[in-house]
Amino acid sequence: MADSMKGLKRTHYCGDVTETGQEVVVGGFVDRIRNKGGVIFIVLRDRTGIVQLLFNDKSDPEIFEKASSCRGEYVLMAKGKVVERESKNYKIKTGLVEIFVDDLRILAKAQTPPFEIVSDSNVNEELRLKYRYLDLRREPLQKNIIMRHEIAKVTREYFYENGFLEIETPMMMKSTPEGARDYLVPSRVHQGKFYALPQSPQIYKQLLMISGYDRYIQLARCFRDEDLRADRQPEFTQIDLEMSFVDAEDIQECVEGFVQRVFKEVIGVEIPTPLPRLTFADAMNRYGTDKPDTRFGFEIQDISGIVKNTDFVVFRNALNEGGSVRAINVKDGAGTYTRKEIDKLIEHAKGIGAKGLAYIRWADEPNCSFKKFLKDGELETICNAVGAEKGDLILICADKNKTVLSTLGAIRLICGKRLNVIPEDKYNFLWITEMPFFEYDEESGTWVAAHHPFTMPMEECLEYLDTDPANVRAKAWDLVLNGTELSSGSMRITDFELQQKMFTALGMTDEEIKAKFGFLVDAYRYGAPPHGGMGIGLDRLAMIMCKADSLRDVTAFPKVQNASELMSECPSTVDEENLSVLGIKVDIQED
RNA sequence: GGCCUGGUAGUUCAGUUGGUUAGAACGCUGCCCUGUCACGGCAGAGGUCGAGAGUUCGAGUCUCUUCCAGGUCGCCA
Repeated sequence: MADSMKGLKRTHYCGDVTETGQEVVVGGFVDRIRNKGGVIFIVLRDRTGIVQLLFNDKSDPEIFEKASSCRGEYVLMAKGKVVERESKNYKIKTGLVEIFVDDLRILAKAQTPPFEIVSDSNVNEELRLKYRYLDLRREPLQKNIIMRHEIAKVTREYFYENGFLEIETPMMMKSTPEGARDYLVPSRVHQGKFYALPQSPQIYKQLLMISGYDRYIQLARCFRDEDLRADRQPEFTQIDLEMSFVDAEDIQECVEGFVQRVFKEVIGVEIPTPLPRLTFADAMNRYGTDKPDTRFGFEIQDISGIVKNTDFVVFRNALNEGGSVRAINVKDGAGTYTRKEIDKLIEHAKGIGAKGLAYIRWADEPNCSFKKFLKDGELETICNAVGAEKGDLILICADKNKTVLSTLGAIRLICGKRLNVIPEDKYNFLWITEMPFFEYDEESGTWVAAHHPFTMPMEECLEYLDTDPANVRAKAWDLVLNGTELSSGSMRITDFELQQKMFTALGMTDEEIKAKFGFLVDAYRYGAPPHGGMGIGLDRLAMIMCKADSLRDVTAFPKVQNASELMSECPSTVDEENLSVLGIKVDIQED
């Protein structure tokens, strides 16, 4: 039987015990035991830190005996006097004192954990996720979870102070088949019908503007049934906001104030505003991505004009087919990469869809993979054009524009990481503006909405709506931080006629519109103030502020790549009785 | 669904060309130690080498299949 804590009331957290002379009661987990034979030191840990408990066999043999029976991770409560240590430990906050214990309770014994509960653990993540509740005892994870709380707290304070109302929107809503796959919830009352979990509260927050709530904020859970990435979980939290009687710049200004505040208050970093801006087109051309990491160089350069007369058939073909030849000049010693390292980069490029990469490796002399196709002086011309010097590696991709840009964008990032040239303490925010309104869908051969269908096009692009979809840009923008898409926002269409026109441009029939968004379209007939908003990824923000590599490190109970949870082993099967109440029969298709 | 990386004591790893009884460190158990602090010393327990099949006189090591985890592309309006 474990001891009871009767008669004891905690007075201090472990990390706060620093003053000598006082009587304290602390509780926590046994972090470490150092038994010297006649004296025992037990290090006790809670979420604030650690403190040393002292037991002496001369002073109270019964307590000493109990202390010597303790093992790692036992849950203890101890009462005693805070005394100065004989030999001090200046490395920890409570290292100058210790608690001379006169009442010890073992509140719970503990099995030996499957891995050590220490700060610098490099245990296999699979095992840590299976025993997530133990992993969460570790200091780095506790720090992240607590910082995430701080971020949420400052978020609420900022938006509340700026007149935003926090309003909850439904978790069970109508499924809208566009975009990401929905998580579905079967209805018992309406057999054969389903609710969907929200991918975002988009529609509801727009309705709230129509209802006149003017400024809305919610820390909203969102769900998307798509494959995971390090920065993508199937359920995540969005700082969701919407504002009326504003234009894009007003919303951006408000969000700039927010990031400034949260970085200052939570990690003490000053973010200068206004934040830099880049159009989508420029971002693609310079970085090959709509979420560029601007903390380092190696920008993409178009050398189509320079190489158009070479005899290298790969370049010629790409240009003849309407593509381009572009290069990145990788500095910081990449010119000394071995053939093997370059081959690995080329393999990676092939994985993305490129046919390959040409390169000029300049260790001592420029060494060019396509030298035999070059006439005198052409190599120098290329080197000069991309600003190459000794020690550089020039990687060249020739293909369709889309392939060239996405390939070089990805390779740029790999090189930056491998060469360790990305400064860790820098926070480069960037607005990506003038996002394209339509995207070309290769599969169906049609133009589809790049955003939800209520996104406002830029006024000056309206004339191209029917004639040149590629040229239509949206009043939509992203906020990027260090190469991670943090947030996405847009102005919404409030004009009924324009909305009809957009639906038509997207090839939607009246019946489709009515079935999918009938209630929303109707709502806009009753008067809607101009409005727009954003959704800011709280998890991603926390990930970057905690300097974590994965959302799993800032999420208490995350899912793994196949969207299951290793601890509880969900999702799981449901017995037939429960299914039959819902009118559901499982019919698994074997491949 | 494609590509890449990984899986050997509880944990982190080593394991040569395929060759005797698969090792180390940490952790764990017991004993010793009155000032440790990543305490120290002595002794000990602990392995279906992810699983299955194949090649071989012989497989942790080679081949195939499969499972699990991670990264990435597709996907994510």
